Amino acid sequence: MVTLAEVARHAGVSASTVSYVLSGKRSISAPTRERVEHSIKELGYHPNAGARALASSRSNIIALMVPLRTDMYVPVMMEIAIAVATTARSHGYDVLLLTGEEGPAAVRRVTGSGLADAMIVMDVELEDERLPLLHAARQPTVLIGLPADTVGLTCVDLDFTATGALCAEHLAELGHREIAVVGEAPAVYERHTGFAERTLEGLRRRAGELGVRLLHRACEGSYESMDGTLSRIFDERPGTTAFVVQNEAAIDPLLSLLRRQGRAVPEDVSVVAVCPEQVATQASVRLTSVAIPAQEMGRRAVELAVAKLAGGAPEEQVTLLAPELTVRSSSGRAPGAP
Amino acid sequence: MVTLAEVARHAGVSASTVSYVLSGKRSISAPTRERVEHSIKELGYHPNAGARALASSRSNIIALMVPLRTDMYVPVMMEIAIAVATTARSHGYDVLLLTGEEGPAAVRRVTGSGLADAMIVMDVELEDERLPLLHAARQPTVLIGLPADTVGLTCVDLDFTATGALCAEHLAELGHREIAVVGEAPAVYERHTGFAERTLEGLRRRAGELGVRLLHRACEGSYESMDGTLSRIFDERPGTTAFVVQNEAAIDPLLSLLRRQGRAVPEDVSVVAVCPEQVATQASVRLTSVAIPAQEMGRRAVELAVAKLAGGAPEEQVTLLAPELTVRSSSGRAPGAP
DNA sequence: GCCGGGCGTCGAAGCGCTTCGACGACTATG
DNA sequence: CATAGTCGTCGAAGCGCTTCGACGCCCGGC
Repeated sequence: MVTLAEVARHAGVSASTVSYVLSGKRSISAPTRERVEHSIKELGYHPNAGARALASSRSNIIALMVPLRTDMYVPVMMEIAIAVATTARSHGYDVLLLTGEEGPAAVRRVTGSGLADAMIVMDVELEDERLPLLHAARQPTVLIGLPADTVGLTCVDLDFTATGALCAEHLAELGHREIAVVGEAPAVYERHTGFAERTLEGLRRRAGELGVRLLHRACEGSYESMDGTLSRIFDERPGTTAFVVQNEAAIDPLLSLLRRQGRAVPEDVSVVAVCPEQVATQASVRLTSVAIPAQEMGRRAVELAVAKLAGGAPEEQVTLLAPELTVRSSSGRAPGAP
Repeated sequence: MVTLAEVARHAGVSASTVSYVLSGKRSISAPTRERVEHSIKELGYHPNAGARALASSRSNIIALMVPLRTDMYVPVMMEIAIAVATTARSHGYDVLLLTGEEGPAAVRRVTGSGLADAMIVMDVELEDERLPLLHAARQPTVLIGLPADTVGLTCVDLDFTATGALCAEHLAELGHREIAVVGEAPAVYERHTGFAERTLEGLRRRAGELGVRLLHRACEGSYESMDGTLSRIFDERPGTTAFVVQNEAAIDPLLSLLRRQGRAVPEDVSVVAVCPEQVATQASVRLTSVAIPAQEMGRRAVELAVAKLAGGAPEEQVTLLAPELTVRSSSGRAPGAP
């Protein structure tokens, strides 16, 4: 274990000089710097993280809280997590992975121990029990997702309301008058994770404005559940000609079951999905979809956190990413439409 | 920021006493302990992670290196990552998330800086470039996956060779004589990640022993690719009556395309998958499958790492988890079989 | 009644780094 | 030519914790 002192001795300078070479916080003459850098390389020196954290009260670590559940939108989460890790590294930070399991206790532990300099919290619920603690902590925090009350918080999320509206518009333009929304699993609504509700709200409002009828049904991501949901939808609204799906796991079952029922996509029914690009392009039909910009969300979250750490960011800031609808092969003019 | 010294003053004891109360490394009388614990609670004290790491040269952090690619077996990885995080917490460790992006440099950085006490590496390639560094590091390391040479390494993995053999046996018993293997994407084989090859090897060997013909084709997880693969398989071996799939993303396309071609599962063709339980039970047909025990792998990896840290584990230890085949509704007797 | 040995507690010495003030050696300025 | 300012470097003081040796104290044994 090479220490800074050994590097200093090897280079014939004092410890503080080595430190300043490393941090660049004071000017160092070129020859000295080179000598020090050479010694560092030659000895294979790596600063000790603990000592550095203790002395500077900065750990250069960003904590990321991911939900414990592995049953939902996993690819999205993973993509966010990886984007967070990658972006954090590019800013000189490492990422500490916390699971929701510990709940608020994890927040307390991390902020209390100085383990991390900032915190990124995923899967925020509308009335999240971690919020009060996050408020109290002097640690910069960024939420991915939107709680009910965003006062004093920094949040990043896809603008799901606009997403819903966008889907409604697209389908209305194509002449559809009866749209069915296949939502997330009931559990998602029960947890009040916000995004599902917001999509629905956007859909409802815009559909209302455009005179389109909307039917919403929650749905698990299995074939059985999709089968039931589908029957109920067509029983209740036989004139349904379009679907909006927000549950990744439900997409394949939906397409598959529609096909089995002899309903062609997009000739008989149109389908618009809210899902990651990859899912949309790899489904059995190339799906018209609004992408969930997971990478972008992760990246933004880190950048906001870093900005807050540098003191250059406003206290409160809600970043809603504008949705983009990509037309592919699953949506077309409504059957009876002109 | 409450410090240990303040707790000590508040409780009327010395700092070392508080430290010993916290660590339990020396006996403390009950009244003193209670007084200290009470002060800790009252002041809301949390030990500073950096100071602790510096003084004890233990960070209580386990580093987890996950592959950067988000294109493959993502749910499995996520499940492993979460199991690692959860298990680590239950042993008093936090988890640092590293992406493969930095490659060997990340290993050097983490081991050099004392950021983590141990390291868990996922997605190990047969001739992984990180291996020499991991060997050199005095940090305990556990690999999830099997490199070509395991000398001196601790590894955890599903026994994919046995998995392949198990699939072959199951299908042979049902009377199938021609089996097609739908493998991972070509990129997986190019990276030499081992597990795909090992499954194939197990399949080949056992199939050979049982007199069953085997055809292997790599396949991307898309419908187009699956479509092509399927045609080529039936062109080459029209008598194929069974499939083994190891690519999660290929499962839905496979089932869907078979159905479209009018081949019933399991009446005309049987399908056996190697995938997480959840995928097997949520597909359009409940799949006979060998589960990938992601949680178990994550848990084991952490436990091995912790054991190594405690000094109670052998240097070299390869843990191969025995595969279990669960018969569901996608496999049945071969059409012509007695 | 005296001595050896636990047991419980304390003081002090670091762990390796950052950072602040100080200080010598220059350069620019009037 | 004296003086103020700048630049590059150093020394020392911690950051908050762990841990080792030391030191009373009280107990039991003879």
